[in-house]
Amino acid sequence: MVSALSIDKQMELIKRGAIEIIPEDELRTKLKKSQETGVPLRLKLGLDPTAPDIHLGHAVVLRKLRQFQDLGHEVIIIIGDFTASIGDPSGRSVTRPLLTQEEIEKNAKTYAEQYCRVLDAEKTRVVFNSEWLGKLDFAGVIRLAAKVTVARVLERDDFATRLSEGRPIGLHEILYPVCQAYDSVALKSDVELGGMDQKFNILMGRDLQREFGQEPQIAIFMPILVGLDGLQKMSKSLGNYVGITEPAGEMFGKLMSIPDDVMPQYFELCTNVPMPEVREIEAGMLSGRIHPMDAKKRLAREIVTIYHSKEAAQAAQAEFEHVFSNREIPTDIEGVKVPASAVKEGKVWIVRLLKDLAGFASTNSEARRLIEQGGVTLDGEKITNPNAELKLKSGQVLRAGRLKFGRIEME
RNA sequence: GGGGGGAUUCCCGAGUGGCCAAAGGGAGCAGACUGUAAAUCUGUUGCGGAACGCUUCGGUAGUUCGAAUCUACCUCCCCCCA
Repeated sequence: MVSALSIDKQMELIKRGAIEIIPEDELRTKLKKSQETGVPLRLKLGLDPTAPDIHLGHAVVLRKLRQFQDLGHEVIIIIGDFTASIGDPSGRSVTRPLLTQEEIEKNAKTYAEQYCRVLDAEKTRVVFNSEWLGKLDFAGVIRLAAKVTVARVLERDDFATRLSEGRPIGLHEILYPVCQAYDSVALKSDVELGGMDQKFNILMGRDLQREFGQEPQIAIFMPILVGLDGLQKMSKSLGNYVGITEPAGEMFGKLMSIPDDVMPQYFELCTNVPMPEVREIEAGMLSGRIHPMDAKKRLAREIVTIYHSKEAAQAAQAEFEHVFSNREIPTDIEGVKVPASAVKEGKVWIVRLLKDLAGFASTNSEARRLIEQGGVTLDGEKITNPNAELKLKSGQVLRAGRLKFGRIEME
């Protein structure tokens, strides 16, 4: 059911967080037409079939898609199994591992489990682009290639750079954007979303659609979310990410660790807090009316609520305050099983306890270091001697550093 | 095809025969401070039940009392010329 909300209101929602909409007036027209005819728009999103672990950065685009779904539109996710086998133009130094069809399908399934947390499964369809790209024969490829001029492809920034620097450009790489553009033709998509790095490919889709006599798609570009470090983009490999399937407590804690100045960005891109309110929080922090920590707690709560629940968010906050603000022991701590075999003459060597039994250190040296630096306590009492042999009792709380807690369980 | 330069601990990078488990920085970890963080300061960062010993400097084989450092071969990377 396509939303009856006024087009102005819809546009306002859609524009939130978006860097650029090309062209904006065409989007209005499409929305209007959709509203009049009751035919939902088709949104397209291309994904790599590499091992997926969706984080808040990916969610920025997914959440935008979700907005469209809430307005009654339809989302098609394209798993780029075919294009992945060709190789991305930017993958010059790193050879992309070729995935088997089996792996691709497995990854696609994992995706599905994750994006369901953001998207409306009822209004989401998943397709593989080998479905149509794999069917093209050589003549078909040539005919397709004929629709695009070399000059047009070479406009693309990274190609232009490489050409001028004398670095090679494979012929197949020139075809890559054409493949992606053809996806739009095959699906007759109305809107394609992506990051700014996708600008060329998405706009190419418009050209190709026009060539095929279709109404060109609208391009919506979303910003890249900055990671928890506040400097680099959020990515799994940099370790500065929050996965959307992470436990509430984990999420809350990670979000509390972002630098103050990225809060407005997170509010805008990762929460549903209305923009006027976001501006107000921002102004409040500047004038000192609102404490940055309170704002951050609000932010963390909002985000946890989206992926878990309001209750979980509140519990996560309470736990956070308990552990960090009040410096108390977490309510839920893992047990550290101490088997009888580890006990000698009624005692356990502290290094052994940390490394083998609790897993708080991966080597003896690391365990010793922790002890020598005063990071280890048992029931609040600091242990400073790495050679200490301890008499343990069930229920005692072992702590290593700021975050690692364990409750002793004698067996 | 020809010529030149590289490969060092998590990363970058110093080290050109013993004083090297290897400077310095980044990052991590621990402690202090704090508003969770950031910033700052201090310590720490191969392994081992550890004032001693063991294993590291692309790989292999040598030279030497002694090698990250010298030699030979191999592997990989980068640059220039064609």
